[in-house]
Amino acid sequence: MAFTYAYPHPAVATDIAVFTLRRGALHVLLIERGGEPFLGAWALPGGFVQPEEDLDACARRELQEETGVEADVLFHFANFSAPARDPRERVISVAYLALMPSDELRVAGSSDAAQAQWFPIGDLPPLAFDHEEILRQALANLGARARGVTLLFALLPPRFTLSQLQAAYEAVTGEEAEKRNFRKMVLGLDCVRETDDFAHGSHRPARLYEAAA
Amino acid sequence: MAFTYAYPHPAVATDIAVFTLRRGALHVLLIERGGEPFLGAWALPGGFVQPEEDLDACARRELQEETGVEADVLFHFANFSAPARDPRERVISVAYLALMPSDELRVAGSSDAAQAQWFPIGDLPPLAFDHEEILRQALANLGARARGVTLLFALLPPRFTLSQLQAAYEAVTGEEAEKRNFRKMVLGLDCVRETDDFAHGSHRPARLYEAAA
DNA sequence: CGACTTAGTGTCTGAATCACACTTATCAGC
DNA sequence: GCTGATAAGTGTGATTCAGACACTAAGTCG
Repeated sequence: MAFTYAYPHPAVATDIAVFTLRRGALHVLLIERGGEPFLGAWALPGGFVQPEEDLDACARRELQEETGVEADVLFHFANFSAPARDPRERVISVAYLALMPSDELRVAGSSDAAQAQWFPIGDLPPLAFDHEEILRQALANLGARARGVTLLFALLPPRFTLSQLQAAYEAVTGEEAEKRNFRKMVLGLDCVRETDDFAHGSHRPARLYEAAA
Repeated sequence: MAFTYAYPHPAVATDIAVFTLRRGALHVLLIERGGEPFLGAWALPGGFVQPEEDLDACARRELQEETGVEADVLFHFANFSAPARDPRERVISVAYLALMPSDELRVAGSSDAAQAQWFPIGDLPPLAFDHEEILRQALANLGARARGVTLLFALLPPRFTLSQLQAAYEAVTGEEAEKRNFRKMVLGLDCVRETDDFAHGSHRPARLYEAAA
């Protein structure tokens, strides 16, 4: 089957930088490419937009198909449109940033992706296409937005301790926070509600909070 | 000439919301469409991306071709990708926000645009396609970014008074500012440098400033 | 039951923000 | 050339916010 147009049309794809926290460290989800070009190289999950879906739906679908995960938070942050960024044909990449809680770690491969795997952001393999640049910008964007705190909820389970939230904040922004000031800031933002339950670890139990409103 | 692909490709266009200040009020540049669909309706300037240019270049070129203006500041802020947003075929719109000083007001029509004209944002005609939604989001985005002040330089001539800067701030954010606090804030930001010249109006002359560094 | 570890709280200090009123320089009109 | 109107420009005190600081509380583990 062939599709013909009077003027040249670019291909349009979404690429998704999915982040999670594992053992306190920020990780990104990569796939090993199962086809040319860059066969065998690691890349961000993503793929071409279908005629009947918008770009958000495309990002969600590709993520599900290639890695088996569904992100709570998923939003567009930049486009990449250099004419020769893909050697096959002209492909405009619509880049998405996604976040998910650390316990949903079941990842699966597919026909396009030989395998999917979490990598700590400090220890990445070389990436296909211009995906290193996309990832760099995704990290910068995430760091800037994390200051608002509410985005971080997407990296944590539905109920979390303030210490967990602070650890997420520090992992994402790269800056250390003072415990008391951080708690004051978060509680003053009115973005969490305390529950009556506590997390029991190996020491004093910590009160569990959940996202407010 | 025809272009054939194995899979359907969307058309990709840029649409540009260009803002300026005229007599203290924020205006947006619209064109009257010279072709179907929406012949005769007002719309944001924009057009299809060419094979050899990236999206930024496309936005600059379309703006120049359709309205004769060149923007100092031009950046992407959102995509619009509903499958049926254009009745002709599937068109993904990459939306740009642009700013220019109020004195560059020479605007011209072209083959695609019967005419180009500035409209105050409080008094807009109905717009073609989903351009009302695009414009709404552009205004929200501009308002949020204007708080950093530096963007506003693009709406003013190279040298400007602090009163002009404050008026621009108020026009764009919609919030009033206290004169002394605004001046303290701007000077504390180290983003302007004072010159030795003054603007002479009908009252006490005001010192002229220019963008720093 | 004692030692260890993490959770959790109160206060002081300096910085930034906000609200407020007066003086200065020019132009226009008489 | 004096007067009045208008916008430019400046200083200060009150309040609020951010940051540094040290201790007590409640569990677990040996």
